[in-house]
Amino acid sequence: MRKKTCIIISGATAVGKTSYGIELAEKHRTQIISADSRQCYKELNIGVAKPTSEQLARVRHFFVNSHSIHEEVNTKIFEHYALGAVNEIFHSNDVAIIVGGTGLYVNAFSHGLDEIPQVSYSVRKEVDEMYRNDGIGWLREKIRQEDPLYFENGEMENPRRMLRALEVKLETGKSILDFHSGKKSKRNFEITKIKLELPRNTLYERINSRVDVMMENGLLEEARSLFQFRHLNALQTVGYKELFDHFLGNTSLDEAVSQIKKNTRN
RNA sequence: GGUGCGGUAGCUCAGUCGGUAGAGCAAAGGACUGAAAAUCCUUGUGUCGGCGGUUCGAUCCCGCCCCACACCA
Repeated sequence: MRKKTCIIISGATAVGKTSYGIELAEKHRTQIISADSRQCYKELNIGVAKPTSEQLARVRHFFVNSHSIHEEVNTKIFEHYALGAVNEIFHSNDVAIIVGGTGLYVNAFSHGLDEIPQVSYSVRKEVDEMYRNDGIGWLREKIRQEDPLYFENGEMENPRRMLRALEVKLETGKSILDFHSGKKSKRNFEITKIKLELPRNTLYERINSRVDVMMENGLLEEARSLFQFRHLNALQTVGYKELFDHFLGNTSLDEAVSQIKKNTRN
């Protein structure tokens, strides 16, 4: 039996990963797994630059329209999902195509994440609430007491990571750093990486016109219909959050659109 | 034409009781093992509108000029 291979396509937003991936998939007569943390949501369409319905009809895409904004999606969930999908593809193909987007997701797929027990909803909620009320000072002090290892060695200016460290410690009694083995999971398939690149100017022009086309296609209306869900993690998304800001009266529409262009560059 | 208020980093502005200046945003680079389109870190020389004057020394005080905005004619 031939060795199975995953071809991973990566590159900046708007370099052309989607269409290149489809070409490649058709050439190999195989299917695609998207590794994009936003295209998986079926409620998000115009703003996340999904493959068109025509493209989706040509090649099957896993992790596109596969989840709802009301579900929790995270790196671990993606890892399991993608490994399942790749298995399914290898059932009838020797090659699978991964089209990147979210670097951490691609990493998790290639090397795996260390197993850390699921943090319960109540712990996460408690930690979040305390942080929201009492701020980073409280977080620092709490970590100093609870997780000296992280306090000494972790990122102590980054609330997101600190929250993660704290919730893991409270849930498991172990420091998140103790879970980090530094070992990469071995996959039972080969990985080939292709990185697409374009000159910066070209890329920026493509981003600008892509955003203009999104607006012509009705991004404003789509965002308006999702406004009520703006607190969901899935809506902390470039192309939507800037328009929410506009709906709230904080920016003009023109400002919002140029913010979208700017933020898409990152 | 008169009066007022301004002209300082790519943008918005702060400041220097006279000793050549600093925030936010942008930009660039970087970190990151379950929120990653998230979060965080690092990086600031710019004729301080122009020309003169006063002064050891002017971006700051004085004079003239140019430009912008507002109001009055």
